[in-house]
Amino acid sequence: MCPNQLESTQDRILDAAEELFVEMGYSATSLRAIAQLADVNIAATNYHFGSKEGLLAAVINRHVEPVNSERLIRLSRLEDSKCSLTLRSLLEAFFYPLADTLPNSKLPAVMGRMLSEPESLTRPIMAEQFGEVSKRFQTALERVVPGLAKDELNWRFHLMIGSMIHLLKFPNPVMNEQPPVAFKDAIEHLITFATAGLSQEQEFLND
Amino acid sequence: MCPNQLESTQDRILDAAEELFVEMGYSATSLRAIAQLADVNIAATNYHFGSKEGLLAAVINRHVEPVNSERLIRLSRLEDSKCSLTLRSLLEAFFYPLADTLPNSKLPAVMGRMLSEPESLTRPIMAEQFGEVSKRFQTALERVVPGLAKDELNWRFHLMIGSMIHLLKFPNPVMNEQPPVAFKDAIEHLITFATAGLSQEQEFLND
DNA sequence: CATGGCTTAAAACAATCGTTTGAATTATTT
DNA sequence: AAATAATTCAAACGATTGTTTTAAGCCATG
Repeated sequence: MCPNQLESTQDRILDAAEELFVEMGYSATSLRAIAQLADVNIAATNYHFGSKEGLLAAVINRHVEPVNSERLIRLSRLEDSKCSLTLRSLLEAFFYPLADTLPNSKLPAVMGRMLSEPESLTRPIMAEQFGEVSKRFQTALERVVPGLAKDELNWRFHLMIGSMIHLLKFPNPVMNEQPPVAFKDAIEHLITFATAGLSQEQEFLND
Repeated sequence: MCPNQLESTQDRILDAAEELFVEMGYSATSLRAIAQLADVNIAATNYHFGSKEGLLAAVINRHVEPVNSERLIRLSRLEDSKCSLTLRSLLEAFFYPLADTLPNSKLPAVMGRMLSEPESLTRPIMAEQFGEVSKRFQTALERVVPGLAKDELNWRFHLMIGSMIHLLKFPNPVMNEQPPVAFKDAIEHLITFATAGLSQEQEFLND
């Protein structure tokens, strides 16, 4: 299959593409730059992925698919369990799959950049899978924060997703310690932050 | 100056540029498309802004400058006041300037998209101004959430910025009511959410 | 009216874009 | 080993990119 290369042509293209997509964005990355970095012919990308957009979809799905699958698995496990559902356990089921990859995984950077591209590009690719995940988790959330109006819950879920995307793009607080923190730790902070935001009483706080 | 046009050439270019940047992103937008939408010659953009990157900087600064100025003004006013500083008043000083523009302002969409472009593009433009704002507000925050370790505060500020950027890009919770909500209302939800997240006790919650 | 500085115009610059072609090569199957 | 399929290759396709050039137009002050 791949005699003197460790990876198949398709995988080398995917690796090169995601590296350049993360660094420069989708539109600013040329297929020639990808081919050069992957050490393949220019025509190889169109041969294997049909088009540049097809390559983008492949780059996205390689990461998104396993994450969303794992999310649904954990959610089902929680719902089937006899233990009472808690907000924190729900958020763990939602966020931990992001960190359950190899420690040096490119997943956070890739997903963060992809979720920051113009919606016209990535929305059709993402929506298909994330639609179900989002709906099932929001439904489950309604049960663990019963005092909250449905509208209010939508807002807070929305804001939580924003924190998540930002954390994917920048796993460290800006202008902070240089040695990159383990992404798992970053996720812990996100869960703490979101738990507080989501469980906040509806009639609030002047302080 | 501008005989039969309501706006000057530069303003028409800026308007067209920000509209297309928001819709397609910076790299996917061509200067020719901008010139056509603005009804100006192709050479006009380079004449007035030097380069495509110069145009990008102008688009960004037109919105960012007044917002950050207003933030610092409000913060100083708070600090000079005899009343005790509260977390909520600080966050209001930080977020309200985003909504204190004309109700149909493009500011949220423009800033949201710009803050989502690859850092290599926008970072040098943004950093200059936002560095001071970020530092001064974080310092002030330390005083109103005294129980929090500085590291922890950095994390939560970081996550709050993520929610803000996401809200700028999508002022409505996704798959929600179609008639776009006033951005001012969205900001209120952000403040509530962030207040809870920031004031959360350090030793927390299993629920 | 004439002068000079600012602005706009049409046209072309070299470079790069995504994609396609058709032959050469490699791998798999008969 | 022969035949078929799958992959890689160099080369070129037409279209579009940001930018520059050079000349024409404008509008003020002398």
